[in-house]
Amino acid sequence: MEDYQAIKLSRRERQIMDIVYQRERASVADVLEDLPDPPSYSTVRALLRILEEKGYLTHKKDGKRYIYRPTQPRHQAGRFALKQIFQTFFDKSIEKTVMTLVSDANLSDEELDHLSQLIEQAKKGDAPS
Amino acid sequence: MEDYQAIKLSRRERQIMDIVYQRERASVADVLEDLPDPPSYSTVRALLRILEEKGYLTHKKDGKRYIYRPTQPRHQAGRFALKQIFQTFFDKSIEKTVMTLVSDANLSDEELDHLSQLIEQAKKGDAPS
DNA sequence: TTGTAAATGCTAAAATATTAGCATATTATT
DNA sequence: AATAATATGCTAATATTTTAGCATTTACAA
Repeated sequence: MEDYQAIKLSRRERQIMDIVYQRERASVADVLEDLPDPPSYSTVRALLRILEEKGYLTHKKDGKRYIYRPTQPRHQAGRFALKQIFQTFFDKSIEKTVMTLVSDANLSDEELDHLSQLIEQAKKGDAPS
Repeated sequence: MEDYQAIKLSRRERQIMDIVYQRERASVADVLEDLPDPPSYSTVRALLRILEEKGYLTHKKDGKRYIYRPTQPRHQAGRFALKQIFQTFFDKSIEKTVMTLVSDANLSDEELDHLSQLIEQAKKGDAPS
């Protein structure tokens, strides 16, 4: 199991991975557009190449330009990232993490209903720990 | 509002901030103990000093050694970190984020009840978006 | 109070990350 | 088919991060 946030990524590499995950796929220009304190086009290309070498991204050609995508599926990467968060900030408690999310979110009634249903399912379905 | 994960932190700086947040407070030896690919004691001290210069940590003396703590409260830093996560991986949807957490968590019945209560409160209390 | 163990202060070397420039290739247009 | 616009390939300089060493201080114990 590979975590893309792997402790190994440098600052720019992280920024770029976040952008690509957010967009699902991105050209050099896309990434450049979203980068804070944007460097040159060349620079972005170099970083993308490095991330591809390291195995975090792949690209395919679209016309004359490259489109990059993460190798690890978004949902999986998200789960790893969440794990990291609740371990670091919420005493490893998923419950506390959810509490914080729900408290801060100001969710709509509809969304809250969805969550209620999900929780009911969890109560019935899975074996409780 | 300052995000400690600020895009500005280097790789080691991030690792150290995570450790200090997880422990709430930490000595040099504590940090060294938790660091992957641990460098020398000197190195850790240097990083801690830098993080303090940048304003992310403070220290106080405890006997002859320094104890470091984050300047930004843990809960607040956690909220920022969560925001970053659901923006990047869950289409900016808190609902999707919570769904993932709850689905993966295998929570106990007791924990699920807590969450149900929280959601009920949210339904009544706050103005829905 | 003197010695010792264990901490910090400061500085500089080494490694890595970040950056950009120039050459070349590709696509679309006239 | 020639040209222009817009990509990528490759390389090297610069900046930052990461590292560790040596000097000094501090706390405690003999």
